Amino acid sequence: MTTLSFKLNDHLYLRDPQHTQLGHKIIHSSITLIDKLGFEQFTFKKLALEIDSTEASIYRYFENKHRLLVYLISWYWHWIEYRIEIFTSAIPDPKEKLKTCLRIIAEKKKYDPTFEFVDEEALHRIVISELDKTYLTKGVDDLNKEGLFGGFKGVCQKIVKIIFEVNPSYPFANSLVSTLLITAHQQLFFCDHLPSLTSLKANEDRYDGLSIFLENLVFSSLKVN
Amino acid sequence: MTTLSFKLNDHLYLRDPQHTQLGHKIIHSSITLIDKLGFEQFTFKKLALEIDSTEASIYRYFENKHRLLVYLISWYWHWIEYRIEIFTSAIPDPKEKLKTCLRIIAEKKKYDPTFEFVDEEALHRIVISELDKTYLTKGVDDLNKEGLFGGFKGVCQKIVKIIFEVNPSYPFANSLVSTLLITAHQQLFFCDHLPSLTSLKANEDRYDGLSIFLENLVFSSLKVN
DNA sequence: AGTTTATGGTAGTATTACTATCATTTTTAA
DNA sequence: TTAAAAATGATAGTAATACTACCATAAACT
Repeated sequence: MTTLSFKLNDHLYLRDPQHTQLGHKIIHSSITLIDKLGFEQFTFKKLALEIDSTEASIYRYFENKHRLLVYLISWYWHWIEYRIEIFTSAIPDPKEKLKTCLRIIAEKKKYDPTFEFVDEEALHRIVISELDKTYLTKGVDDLNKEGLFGGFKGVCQKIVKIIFEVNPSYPFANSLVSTLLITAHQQLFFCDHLPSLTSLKANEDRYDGLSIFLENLVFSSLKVN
Repeated sequence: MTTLSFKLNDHLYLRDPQHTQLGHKIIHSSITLIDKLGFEQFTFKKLALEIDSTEASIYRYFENKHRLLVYLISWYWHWIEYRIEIFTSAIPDPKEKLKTCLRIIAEKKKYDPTFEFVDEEALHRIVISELDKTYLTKGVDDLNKEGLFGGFKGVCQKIVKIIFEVNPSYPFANSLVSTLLITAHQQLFFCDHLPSLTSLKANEDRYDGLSIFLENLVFSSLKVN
């Protein structure tokens, strides 16, 4: 049984899926299905069929499929923040801290048994392909007021703080961090689908290349190292 | 009458909207409507109503609304490339060339009377909000094979070439350019909707701030100036 | 044992994203 | 100038989507 779970903003759901068996199935199978079909082709009807439940039951957990997507991606960012916490808390040097953050963001994601019903590798693919759809909507301001982008903002702020330790006079910390978080995922998408838009090679280890690119970008901007 | 028009990939449309009156109305009003409603709420039915035509007629120009979006955004990138051409062709110094590119990308867009039925300011807002939706779809590989992303790639390649003149040994030119083109639009979106994700201030002139951020990012990475 | 609470099952609705058909108007070419 | 061709309009129809509503039953808690 899962002992750890993230406290996600409770406007993300109608009923907390982390607390029930059906909820777990919804999370688990929505990840599988969105990964397979893409968000546009994904429907609650197909999900219901997959988990032997009904549309109505799923609607009792999530207001609509967009909120479910926001939920999943929010979960991802909380997981990233948790990993950053684990791997940087013992590092005293802020430069090394920052490098570790970049590595965590860039690295290949593997199944984390701490969270049994989440396939992090598939979720990572979803973030790569669907992240922007969480906020590129006319309703963004309402969602934002409800605090639904707290996961992303949390990671952002954490890294901004470290950047401030590395170079307190750098004036674009927030922009730099949001850029790097998004570009980290976008470049992996380009690597698979629009290779002329990236310098990463699909054949070699793309995650290492990504890490080097991000490090170069960030440390050049901060004029250190 | 328009004397200039871009040669867009002819897989983008079924019937070329640049050559007919109805086509012009489709382009003009789809920009207005997508800007107003957002792409999700935009439908051919609403567009037909707006221009006093019918769904069926619009479907004779565009296979579906996604292709229309790809068309509009492709038009935008051709326009950007055309502007880069105009404003950089007389500049000999590659560094200055590059700065001019960045300024063109970052600047506030105004109506260009050369293209009478396109409202570039509204189109710019569409690019900011909807750009990623052109390629973040399961069909991306097919679209790409048809060459539908040629507009974006064209701008990308043009800037990559200039970067190569500035610093031939920089190894991430393609990644840097795709990052900056996308981040230029993303940061403006954040500025309006998710201000904690950007360092740009909404009250001052955001376009200048954006330009400085991009210049800083690019020239730091290239280790020149 | 009784009462909330969660889920299942079914039905229904407005809208969307098309496709098809035929009539009419406009353009072009002989 | 007229006949043919092409473009547009008008209308209808369909499968799927994104829900909402309602009631019955099962599980859980008190």
